[in-house]
Amino acid sequence: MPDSEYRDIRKLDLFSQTADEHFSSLMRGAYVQNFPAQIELITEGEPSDFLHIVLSGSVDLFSEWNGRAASMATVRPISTFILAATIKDAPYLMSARTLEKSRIALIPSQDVRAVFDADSNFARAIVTELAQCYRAVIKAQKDLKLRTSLERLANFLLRQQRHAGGGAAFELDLEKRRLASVLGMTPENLSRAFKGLQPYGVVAKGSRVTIGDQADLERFAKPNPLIDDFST
Amino acid sequence: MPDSEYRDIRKLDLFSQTADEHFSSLMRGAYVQNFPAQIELITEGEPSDFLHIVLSGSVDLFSEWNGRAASMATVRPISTFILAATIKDAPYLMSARTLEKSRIALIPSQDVRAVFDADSNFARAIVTELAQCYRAVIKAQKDLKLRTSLERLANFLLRQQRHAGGGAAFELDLEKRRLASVLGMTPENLSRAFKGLQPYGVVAKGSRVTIGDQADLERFAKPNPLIDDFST
DNA sequence: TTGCAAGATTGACATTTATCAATCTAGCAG
DNA sequence: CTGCTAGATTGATAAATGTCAATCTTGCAA
Repeated sequence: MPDSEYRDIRKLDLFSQTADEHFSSLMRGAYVQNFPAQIELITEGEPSDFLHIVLSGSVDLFSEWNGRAASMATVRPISTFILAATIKDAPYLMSARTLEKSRIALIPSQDVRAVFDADSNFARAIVTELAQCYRAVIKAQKDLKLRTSLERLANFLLRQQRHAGGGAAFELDLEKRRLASVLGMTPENLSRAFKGLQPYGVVAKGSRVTIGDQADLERFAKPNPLIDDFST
Repeated sequence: MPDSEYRDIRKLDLFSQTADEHFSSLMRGAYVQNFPAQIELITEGEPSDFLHIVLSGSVDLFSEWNGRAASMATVRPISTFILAATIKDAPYLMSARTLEKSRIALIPSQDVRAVFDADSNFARAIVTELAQCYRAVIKAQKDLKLRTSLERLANFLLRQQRHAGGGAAFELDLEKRRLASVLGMTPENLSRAFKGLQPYGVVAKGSRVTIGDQADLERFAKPNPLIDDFST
């Protein structure tokens, strides 16, 4: 593994307090691989053999049931995924596929559990990470259960805007079909939802979105930190 | 605190491996209180001052936004809730109210975080608990995003049946209006959903449900351990 | 036992969302 | 530059879900 990647992983909250010895032992067993776009990295139901870390590119976590599929989340560098399954030694609940050419580090789950038992700093870091993930899913669930699709889109746009720096115009960083699935609707309805936000000053041209009247959109969307603030 | 309750809490997975000294210190700062039904124990957005443990009775975790409300989960004895907020020292994401007369233990969050730092067995137990909670929410989200309301009800009934011992007839252990909210629908639609399951042999008389043709209902519901099995 | 009140159900209707088929559009390979 | 193709959009329609008002139960208190 190149030194720069080693250092990048080392800097993750999850590993920053881990003893050198334990971190090295994790990295010794790990391997890093480049994947092309649209490769299924893991399949739900399979045993969780590896903790995955996205070093570059991006990964879609999704799930299928009875012929239907839904995107659950997007993982971007540098962060891990499938931590809970690794810790519990339980089957993956979600599948993962690369959205683009991606570089992924794989750490054998066994090693993660061993270091988890040996290094209490690492164990504590995992708690923090899991608590964060848990709260993120709760927020997503509130978004789904308390809001209409139009409201979900409006709040998504406000979050995306903030993430992009806060300017009135910004780019959507995912395909609309996948955005639709993330928001729990069909691509057709997403198109209509964009139209439904025009009265609030939202203009979408391809993947470029412009928010004409910030205050008006916020008045409609009613963003709430207990749903929309991913940092707490 | 009565000895029997002390021992019950001690037996929780969360505390069973904790050093005596640390467990006692947690219990010294804790207090136990009886609450009548329909009391709001915590309100979302407030700082997480206490880790709560339901000793008897039951508690509804719910959330509100823009005048709408949704039940997120029910907590039954003996288990904890709001663990993630306590660990992260972050605001509650959900409110909690007693569904019936309930006995609740309250442990100051500060103490939990202190013991978490001092006792790595406790920290490990928290990881396991959080991973479990995380996976439970992911399953709930898959249920919501991949299934229609009729399918959610059918699978809920199969889970409830199994939980009640597996017999063809069993009791719903919650009000229908709350079941509706848990399943993400209105009470009116829940009524219609019960009717919609009649062709599969489901009969509901008050809170008593009978499954006439098990195989037929399962053929429709297509239960899946990656969504419906709460133990993994 | 009676009557009340809260929850449950029903019907009528409105709204939202999904589905299907038909374009449209933008990016890219040749 | 042209044509192709995947994704996006649109329109028409169907299905699912929500809303509102009116009943119907049922458990409980007087």
